[in-house]
Amino acid sequence: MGRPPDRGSDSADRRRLDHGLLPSLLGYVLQRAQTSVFADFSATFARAGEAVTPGEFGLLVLVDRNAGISQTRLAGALGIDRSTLVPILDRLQDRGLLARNRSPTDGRTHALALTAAGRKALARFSRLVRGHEKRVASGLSADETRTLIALLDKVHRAARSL
Amino acid sequence: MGRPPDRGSDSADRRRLDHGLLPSLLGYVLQRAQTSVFADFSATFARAGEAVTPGEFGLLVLVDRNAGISQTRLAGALGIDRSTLVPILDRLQDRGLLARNRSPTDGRTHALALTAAGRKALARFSRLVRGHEKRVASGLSADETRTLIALLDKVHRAARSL
DNA sequence: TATTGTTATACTCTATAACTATA
DNA sequence: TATAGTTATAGAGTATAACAATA
Repeated sequence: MGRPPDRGSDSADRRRLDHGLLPSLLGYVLQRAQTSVFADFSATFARAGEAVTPGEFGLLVLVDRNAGISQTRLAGALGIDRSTLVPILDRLQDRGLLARNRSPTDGRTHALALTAAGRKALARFSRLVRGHEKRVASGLSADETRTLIALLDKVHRAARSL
Repeated sequence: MGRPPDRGSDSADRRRLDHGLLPSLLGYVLQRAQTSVFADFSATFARAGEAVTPGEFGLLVLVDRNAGISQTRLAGALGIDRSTLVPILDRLQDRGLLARNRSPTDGRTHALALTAAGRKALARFSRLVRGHEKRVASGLSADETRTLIALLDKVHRAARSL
């Protein structure tokens, strides 16, 4: 007796799906790679007991390297609306990582900066990110990694100017 | 007179930002490339008067190639929770592109399928996607495109198994 | 008048937990 | 009991429109 060796249609139904043309589409493979890389980013930080998203990490790096930047300019660099940035900064500020200082030259703008705690946290985060990078690039040679980054940059530039 | 040729610090402040280590991080360049590719996808469809997201297109392809698939299995293939899928299918169904048919073998599951209108729409969408792909890959040679897709697939597989 | 940051509002994507119908 | 689909709910990310303070 027993089920046929090629597998019956049990409830879980583990048969491979037909993905059609999707695996040949740049947008699709891009998104798939990105999702798994972000998942490892999250797992890396969760294991270390830190709660930071890739977006928050990028924001912290930008503010660290461009102290005094305004919210509107930072939003522009991140490619989001300035109203979208407000609750994100609120959270980082509530966590004591970032300060909205008054600009000495323009009463309308905030001069963003990391706090001392923010700089210490960013150093910690950067160490975690280095390990994460090593892991996600572990399937590639150093040469392949360079090639991949260069090609992605080309795509970015080409697609941006459409 | 006029402003100094190297640009003063006017309100918009167009000086290049310092991106620190970000451009050397796989996750960052991945996300940047993906954002610009998705932007061209949206622009392509908007120009043609169609309203479809990359996610909806992928879902339609999957249902087209795997007619009769259940919601739970489709959610698994998309990497989302089955409850997340419900409003997405609602919209596609409201637009007349997709049907939730009764399964003849299991009263609990829906056998998903494209409607005739859905198949016609998908053919239209696929034509648009072909043009979109050509455009976003226009900065790369055919060889580079193949290499990029292969490397992204490697990253996906490596990162998935961490 | 124009710009900056903010708020109010809305929509999408995402998840968890609990419900219902079926198995 | 277990599974499929659904609902209720909540959080994050996104945007637009309008407002107060400042330029």
